[in-house]
Amino acid sequence: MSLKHAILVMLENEPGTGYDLAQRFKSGIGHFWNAKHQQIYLELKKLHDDKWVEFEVEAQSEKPDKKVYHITRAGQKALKEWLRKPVKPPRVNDALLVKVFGGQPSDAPMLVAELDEHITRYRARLAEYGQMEQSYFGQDEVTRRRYRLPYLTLRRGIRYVRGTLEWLEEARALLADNGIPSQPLLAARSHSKRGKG
Amino acid sequence: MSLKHAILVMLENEPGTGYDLAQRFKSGIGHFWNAKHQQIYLELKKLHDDKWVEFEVEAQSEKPDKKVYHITRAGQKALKEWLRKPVKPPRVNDALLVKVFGGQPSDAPMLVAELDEHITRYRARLAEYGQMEQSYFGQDEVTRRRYRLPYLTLRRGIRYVRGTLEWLEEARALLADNGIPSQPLLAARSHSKRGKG
DNA sequence: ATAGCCATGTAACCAGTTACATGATTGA
DNA sequence: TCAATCATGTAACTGGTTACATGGCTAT
Repeated sequence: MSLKHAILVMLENEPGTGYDLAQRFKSGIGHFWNAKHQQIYLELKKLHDDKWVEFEVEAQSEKPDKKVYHITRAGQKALKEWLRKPVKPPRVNDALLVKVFGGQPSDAPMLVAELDEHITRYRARLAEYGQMEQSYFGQDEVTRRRYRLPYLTLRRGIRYVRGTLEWLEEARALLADNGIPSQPLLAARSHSKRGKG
Repeated sequence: MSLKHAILVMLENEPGTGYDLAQRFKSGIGHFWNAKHQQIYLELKKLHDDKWVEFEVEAQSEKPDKKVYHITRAGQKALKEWLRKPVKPPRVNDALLVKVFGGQPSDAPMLVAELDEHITRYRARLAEYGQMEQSYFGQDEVTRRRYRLPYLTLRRGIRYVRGTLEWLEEARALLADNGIPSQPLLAARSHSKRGKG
């Protein structure tokens, strides 16, 4: 299990509340590790039992009291130990691939439609990552050096999304070459707001 | 949940026992959907309760009786329905990325060592996929057309592994550029057996 | 009115892993 | 002697999701 360790890494970066961590899991680290707030609160409790984190309560009126967690010495030690033992590569369970594998030729139109959705989504994500990379390059050299490792994870994201997109387009082409008039997708323009019903 | 559907897809291809499915999950479909035999037996039981599969018992002496499962009409219908409703992209929980994200500069040597292990593993896998692609191209055109969709999943694997390797090498280079004399990995020669302890 | 932000959590459930159990046959 | 292959399964556990619960504040 490494949600524990993902949380430790985040708290090492900067102390925070459970809510706060949940937000952070929606960006940055969230691109390669997912967690919902319910699970985070449970893990924080376990981490506290292990004495790997502590918290201070910040009283608030009108809202539940904040618990601002920070990593302990013991937590840092545990993190270091975890870093030195190899992890196994993540298992992938990708339902889309199951569909493609199992689809009949007659399912092609359906699959093409679904691939298009994924293409749109991944194009948006690639644009987003591109932005992030630009803003990294906007930093001075010292800062860039400092954030070298997190930057590498962004590179991973970019490569992954790019590769995924290339495959989706390849798959689409091959499937559409079935008799479906190849109606090309709109170029990634993003931000086209649709009005509410 | 789609282990159910992954199993249906496999049984649609060809009937088989639980054991048999477990083997198939180690190759082909197994590269994008993982399952152990324990889970497979449970799902088969559920699928049977749903009447999506049936089985015939083949008595064997000296071994437990075989249950050869096949998909039912109802199962095929359920599969078709599943195909037509979009799946969400798989969540990734990649511990290696957490390490890279959270590592300190001083952890670089450790990380480089671990990256090297992954590089070796992925190179072997890329070679393996390359073989599979070659043997696909060795087929006549009719067969190739027939296995077009499964072939696409192989393409996915190739692209994924290639992209992963490129990133691993990029990451290695950037981390090793810390003061570590860059001792290059052996080229992917594979099959170098090491004698047992 | 409705949804979203902040901030915490519990409970029920679904999905997946690890360990345990049986037992003959074949090969290193 | 040890491990692997064939063939089934149960039990305990860990990991993760969905639904439910509270409650004021702000923006549409």
